[in-house]
Amino acid sequence: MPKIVDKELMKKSIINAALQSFLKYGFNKTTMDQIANETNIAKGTLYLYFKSKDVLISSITELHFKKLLNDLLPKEYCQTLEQLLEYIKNALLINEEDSKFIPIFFEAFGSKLSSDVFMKDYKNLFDKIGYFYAQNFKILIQNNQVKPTLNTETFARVLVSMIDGIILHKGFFKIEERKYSIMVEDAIDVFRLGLSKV
Amino acid sequence: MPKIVDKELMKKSIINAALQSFLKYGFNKTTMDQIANETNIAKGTLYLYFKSKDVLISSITELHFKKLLNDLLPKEYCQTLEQLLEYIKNALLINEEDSKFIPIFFEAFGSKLSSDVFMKDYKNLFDKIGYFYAQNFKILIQNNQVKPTLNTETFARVLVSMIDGIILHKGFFKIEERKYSIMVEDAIDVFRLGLSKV
Amino acid sequence: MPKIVDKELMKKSIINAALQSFLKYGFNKTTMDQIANETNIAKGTLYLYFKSKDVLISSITELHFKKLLNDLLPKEYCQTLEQLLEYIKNALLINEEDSKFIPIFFEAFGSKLSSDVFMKDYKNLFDKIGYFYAQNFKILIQNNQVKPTLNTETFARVLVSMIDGIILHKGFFKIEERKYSIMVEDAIDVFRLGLSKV
Amino acid sequence: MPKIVDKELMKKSIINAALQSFLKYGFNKTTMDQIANETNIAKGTLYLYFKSKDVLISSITELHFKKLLNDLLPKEYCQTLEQLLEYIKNALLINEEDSKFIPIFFEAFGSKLSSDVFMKDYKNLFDKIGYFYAQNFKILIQNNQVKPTLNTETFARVLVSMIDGIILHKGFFKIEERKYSIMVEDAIDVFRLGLSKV
DNA sequence: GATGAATGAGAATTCATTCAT
DNA sequence: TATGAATGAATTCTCATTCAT
Repeated sequence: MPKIVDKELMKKSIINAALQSFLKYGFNKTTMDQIANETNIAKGTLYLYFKSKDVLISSITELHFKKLLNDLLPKEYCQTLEQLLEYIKNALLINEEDSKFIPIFFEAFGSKLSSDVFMKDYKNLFDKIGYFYAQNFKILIQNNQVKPTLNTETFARVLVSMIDGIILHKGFFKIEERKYSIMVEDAIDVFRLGLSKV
Repeated sequence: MPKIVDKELMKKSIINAALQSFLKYGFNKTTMDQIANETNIAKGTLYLYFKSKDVLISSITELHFKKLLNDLLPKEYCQTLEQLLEYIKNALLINEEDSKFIPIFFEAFGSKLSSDVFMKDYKNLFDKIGYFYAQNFKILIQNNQVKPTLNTETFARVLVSMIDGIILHKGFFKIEERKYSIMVEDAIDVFRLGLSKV
Repeated sequence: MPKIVDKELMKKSIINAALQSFLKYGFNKTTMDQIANETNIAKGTLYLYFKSKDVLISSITELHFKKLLNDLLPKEYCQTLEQLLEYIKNALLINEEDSKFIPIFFEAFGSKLSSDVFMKDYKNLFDKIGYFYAQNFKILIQNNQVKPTLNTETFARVLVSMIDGIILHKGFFKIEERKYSIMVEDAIDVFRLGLSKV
Repeated sequence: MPKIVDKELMKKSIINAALQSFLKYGFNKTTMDQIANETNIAKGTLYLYFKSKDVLISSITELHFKKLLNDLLPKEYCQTLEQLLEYIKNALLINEEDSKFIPIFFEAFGSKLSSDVFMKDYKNLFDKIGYFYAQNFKILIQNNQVKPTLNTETFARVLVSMIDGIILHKGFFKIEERKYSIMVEDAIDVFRLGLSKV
């Protein structure tokens, strides 16, 4: 009988160690040796769990994007504008941890971003979120919650960009918590006024 | 007698060649060899103009941020909300080209982003823009153009993030021109309603 | 109580799997993992039967050379030239399978061929065959079957080289069966004429 | 002006150093580091001249096969049997140096030998030589030098295999010069008798 | 005996930078 | 100034072998 190992746990340990190193030194500056050391395993073992550095960063990315999708996408359509705004607000507030990952993502995939194959995945992610918001806006119009003149589709897409921009700036520029929460309130206020009927 | 060379012109050629390669292959995948070839000079010559790859990307970055600052920052304070909105709109429409540079920036500096010394420069850039908008909002409040309850400083900062997010998504996800211009209109509308007095 | 296993059978399974992989991917490209997988045993088990990859290939080689020796070496001295030629002919025709092993042998032992200790084994093999033929030639001379001027020893050795060359080319270059059998006839004819008394 | 270097000379130095190491330690055991050291250049420089270890061994192989072709292929058709035999004899005697390369070739390309693309090159080489001999045999038949019943094509091909076998055994088994030269004579004698009219 | 997870020495290759001409 | 050959540190990935269970 071989050593009994919780493979998922090991993967998590590695991902954790890798993430810490990536955050500290950047993706390119972090070597597989470092990650192995940080995880307290041999380099060969590392490759047992992730076939390459690419696979490793891709796995981490996938996890983060899943989480992002989960955070940005309400489970069901909101019936009132306030509900939706509340949801957006939470999305904006939640992501301390995740927002720090964004620069790593760009560093790792920067050179592939132009590759359509690759980018499509992420375009789809935001399009999906945009689509959801667009549908929700239609419902909110029916519910008399939002001005009927709204271009549901395009506004939803621009809203997603704005949200992403805010999260991104937070991650990059380490905006302090206090100031950031007011910024979020301000953003929500503008969205409310911009969307409300009359 | 030294050869007579327009140093600045040469630098521009190099920057241009480098930028094209960075856009095409990413920062890390682009080698100094490639850049030299593309510029039609020898590798040694390249190093006469830019002491290192780091210096080169930093120079390019500086240029781009200067341009960005120029695009996003009105020359003088706007006296009406509509003027300001017009300005923002133009900023959003102008920057097709520049937005493509952002991933390169992230890729190149990703590993240094944690370095506060480094990041401060870029944080400052956006803070500066934010500061300008904040001041302008104060003027617009005085001019009775904007609701007096606005948190000028924080809103200015979040506005900058949103603008950046929109530009970025355009650059990344190649949103089609038609759709994008409507998105811009939508964004402006929301800003207008969100800022207007009652 | 230990599991009851037919050790020899297991060894044969492993050798078989290894050989298939070696033939398909070459010796160096074939990993111990692959061999274990192909044999449907765990890698650790593989090492219970063969202490190392070297031991494994050596075992296989030994088997093949034994077989080769068997094929090339008549059981007893031939009393007529025709008998000997018949024997050579059969040797040339039999060895389709074995000739494919030769490149593997070279690939595996290439780096050790200079080691005299190692090479001696295989040199001896051919010398042994050569020696047998030499002895047989002496008998055939006595029997008035072969011209008495023959340098029995050297000719025997060159004959072995030629036979080996023919087998080898067949294995390597996949000479078609039809053509090959004529080639064999041609070779035998030349040997006959070259050896016959006047 | 950069350093002035005779590139071809450098390539030759590298090939020489590589060949020495390959002969001494085998292809796989020889590292690019070793070759660089042996050539007294840095590893990076080595890669300036040969893009990979594969390219290096391929270049060496090509050189050797060219030489082999040159050695085995008469410049023009021989008009008498003795001329042809003389030619074959020389081919067999020349190749002290080259024959040592054969095991290296097998070690390096062993795993690709089954690949039809690869093997075709070498099959063609020997087929070419075979074709030449076949044509020459036809001429020799017309010239009344060789028995007219000879299967020119198949015999030519088997002759090539035999020659290759002899050269190969010499390279592998380090047959001593004295003995080898007698073996060559023996082989030539057999060929003469086997081919001669009556 | 059997398993397969863990190990880590090694190897090939890259590329920013230097430097002799 | 300009050149491009030379450098060698650094990095990813492989795989035979070991070993805890």
